[in-house]
Amino acid sequence: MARRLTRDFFARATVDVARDLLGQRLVHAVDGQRLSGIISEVEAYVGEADLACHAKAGKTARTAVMYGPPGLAYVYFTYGMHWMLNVITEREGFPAAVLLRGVWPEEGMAVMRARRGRPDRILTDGPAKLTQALGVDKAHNGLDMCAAGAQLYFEEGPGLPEGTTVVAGPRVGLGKTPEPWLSMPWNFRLAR
DNA sequence: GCGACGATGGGCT
DNA sequence: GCCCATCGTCGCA
Repeated sequence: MARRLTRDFFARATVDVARDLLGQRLVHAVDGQRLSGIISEVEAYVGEADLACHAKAGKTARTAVMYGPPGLAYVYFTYGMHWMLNVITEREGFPAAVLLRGVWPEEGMAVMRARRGRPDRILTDGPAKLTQALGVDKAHNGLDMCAAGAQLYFEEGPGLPEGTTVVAGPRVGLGKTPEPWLSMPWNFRLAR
């Protein structure tokens, strides 16, 4: 049984946590059924000063979880139909998180196919696709992904698969976010 | 293969 | 009333 990532992993600079999450495994285990994938794309959102971060407007009912301790799940709803999964980083009181934007599916493919109803190559290659495939929604908002009994958590993965490299680039979908935040290279992904 | 756009609802001004 | 940390479909090449 692989080791779970512990709270100290997330209690670090958000950009470092983001990069280090690549190659680790995201797991949702329900009733003994493991759904999992190797993390292939992430993004860092760092504090109220980061104008792309939801916490830019301060602490509200929606963003309260971002001010909690590292290791919590921050799940929010957007575009009228999509759930996004983030994990809180740094320290309690400082709002920062890593958005999970893509995984390479491993375990539970049959369930993921049934939930997505789409070809395998686009099962989990987007932030809303992976929450749909893994069955993550508002019920997971605020849950501790580092707690002993957590059903949604991270495991030590294989690291960077042979022949892959890490590519850093601007974050996706930020719309009218002003510079320099619009172009900060805080999106990290695995590429061949 | 690729660009345009509609769906759809909560959060904030 | 406007803005989304998006996805799927459609039209056209």
